[in-house]
Amino acid sequence: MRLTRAGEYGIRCVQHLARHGKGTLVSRKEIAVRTDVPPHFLAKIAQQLARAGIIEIQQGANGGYRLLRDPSGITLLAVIEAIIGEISLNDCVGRPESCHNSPLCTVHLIWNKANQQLRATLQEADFATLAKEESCCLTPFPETAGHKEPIGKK
Amino acid sequence: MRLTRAGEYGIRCVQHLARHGKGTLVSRKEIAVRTDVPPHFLAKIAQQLARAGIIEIQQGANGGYRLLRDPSGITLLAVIEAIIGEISLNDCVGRPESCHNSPLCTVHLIWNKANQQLRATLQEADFATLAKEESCCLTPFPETAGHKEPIGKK
DNA sequence: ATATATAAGATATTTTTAGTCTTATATCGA
DNA sequence: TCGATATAAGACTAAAAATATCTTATATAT
Repeated sequence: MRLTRAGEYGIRCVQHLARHGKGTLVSRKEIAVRTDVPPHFLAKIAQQLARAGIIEIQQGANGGYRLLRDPSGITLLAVIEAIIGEISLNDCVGRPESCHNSPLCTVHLIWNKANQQLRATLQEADFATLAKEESCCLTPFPETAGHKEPIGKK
Repeated sequence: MRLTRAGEYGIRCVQHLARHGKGTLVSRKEIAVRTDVPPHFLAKIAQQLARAGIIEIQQGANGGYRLLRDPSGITLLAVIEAIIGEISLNDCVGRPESCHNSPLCTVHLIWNKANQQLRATLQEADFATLAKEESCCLTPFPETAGHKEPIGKK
């Protein structure tokens, strides 16, 4: 009952890009270092974000990632679900056919309600807001040159 | 981001007991068959429910499990958290020290809110209500003698 | 052309989940 | 009191998912 690390990493990635604003190209390496995400893992996450239309990937020398939309138009929910798929708190929410009585089941109704509530809350949060304030796991921005300590893990 | 099967099984177990009411002894075997849970797995889950003060285990011949409280006093949240521990949707919710800036972090605030909402919703649901209506994964009650088909899986 | 950067998928490792097995203990009833 | 039956408790195994890395290929700037 917990977000995967990949989901968390996706949020950090978009958060970092959002601080640069829509359209600015940022290298994978910079993002990886600044958000404390393993570079190759970030690559996989970025591909999912790209498929979801949230970022664009530029290959080649001086390549990197850029936001396709304005940060205010990107929600926490969109980023999370781009990575882990649609949220479903219990199996019966995502696959009603897994239970044989699902539309009548009282427990099922609770899960549906909780699931809907959760998704709504995550949808209300946009990255214009999320990016500008202090954050747990990103180094300060604009860049404070030359500091080297590890970022936000343990 | 999904309830474990152990959690789901715990709900089914309490649900079945709730239909018998507080204090009625029901054998592990009956519960296992009626809720489609592997008997040895149910034993482990029952121990967790017992530690949480939700059920009582009676050993020996003709042993089994019984509810210690009235079904109306048992919430979905209590049962789930007895099995999987306190719900925390993201690592930073359960272990704020895992991030170095957690009280100021905007993302953290969202997670806290979502987490609290989810727990509140699950706390509103009591087993007096949950047990009496139709359910996905339990055979009908009172017992319809002699039917043998598998129960509620796939 | 070459150096640099990401793409894409194969592979490996670790952790968690799920389930089973074994030995011990408790209780009923003959 | 003894044997049958039921659960306790924890060790053990298997399967699945999460996490991370590696390798080969491709794209782009200079």
